[in-house]
Amino acid sequence: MDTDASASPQPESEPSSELKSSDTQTSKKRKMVEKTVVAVRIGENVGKLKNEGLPSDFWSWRKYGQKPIKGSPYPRGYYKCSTSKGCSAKKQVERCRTDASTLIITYTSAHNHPCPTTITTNSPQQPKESESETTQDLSATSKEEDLEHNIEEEQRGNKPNDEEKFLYLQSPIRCSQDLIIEQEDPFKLNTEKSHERIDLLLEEEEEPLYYEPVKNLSASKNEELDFFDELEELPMSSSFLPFTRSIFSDERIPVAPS
DNA sequence: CGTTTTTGACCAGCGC
DNA sequence: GCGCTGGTCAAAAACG
Repeated sequence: MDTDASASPQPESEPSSELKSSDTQTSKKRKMVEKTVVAVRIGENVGKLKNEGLPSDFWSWRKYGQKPIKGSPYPRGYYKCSTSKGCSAKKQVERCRTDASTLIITYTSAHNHPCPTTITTNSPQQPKESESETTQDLSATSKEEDLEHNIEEEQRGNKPNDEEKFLYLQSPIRCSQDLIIEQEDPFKLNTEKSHERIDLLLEEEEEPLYYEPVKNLSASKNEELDFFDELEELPMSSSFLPFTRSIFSDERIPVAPS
């Protein structure tokens, strides 16, 4: 965006022309079908704990890239699941352009292995993940799936003329078979335990390279504020509470820090 | 010493 | 057809 994009003539030093990974993702570079976007509020943690948001799942993620995003002052990090060697699950973590305290986590593909820390209590996510990464698992034909699909379609269809590529949010009550969606709402958290868990989890990454340029907000479009506003108004907060709580207070979230 | 993170480069899709 | 942007790879560095 600012640097690499502006000047990257790159006369190409290596005609290596190998298809490297073309066979794996080339075809779906920008057409990733199955993806789940989750908005996670990290509140003040964002300022103190340097982290990009790890309270997302029980898998270990290995960062394999980071890029500045056009409309956002914060870079986006790309992670791959390192829990299992063959697992192709990925996730992207970025901060909300309009609110640094909100983390946008986009999950792609599914894990092809059971969760390392099987949840014994509620098991919001059953040890299934039988589907591989290429699966569209829309075949689940469950209402939830349908809903998700619906939302996704909405995202693509309603995309504001600007660049709101992400319409974070999904249905509040959704725990698809391979994804865990949690919403951390500092304002609604009533269990200290949960808070602690979050804190523990939050310990990675560094602080943003840049801070929200106020001018940007005013100069740009106020619609983002609007749209974000909606985000906060969504009912998910309350609906998520029980879910989140059960996860954070019931389990010992290991989240392999290393 | 092994694993993970960082950073630059490369490639391909998409919009104009 | 060209340029821009996003996503991934790979080498080096950092960390445990």
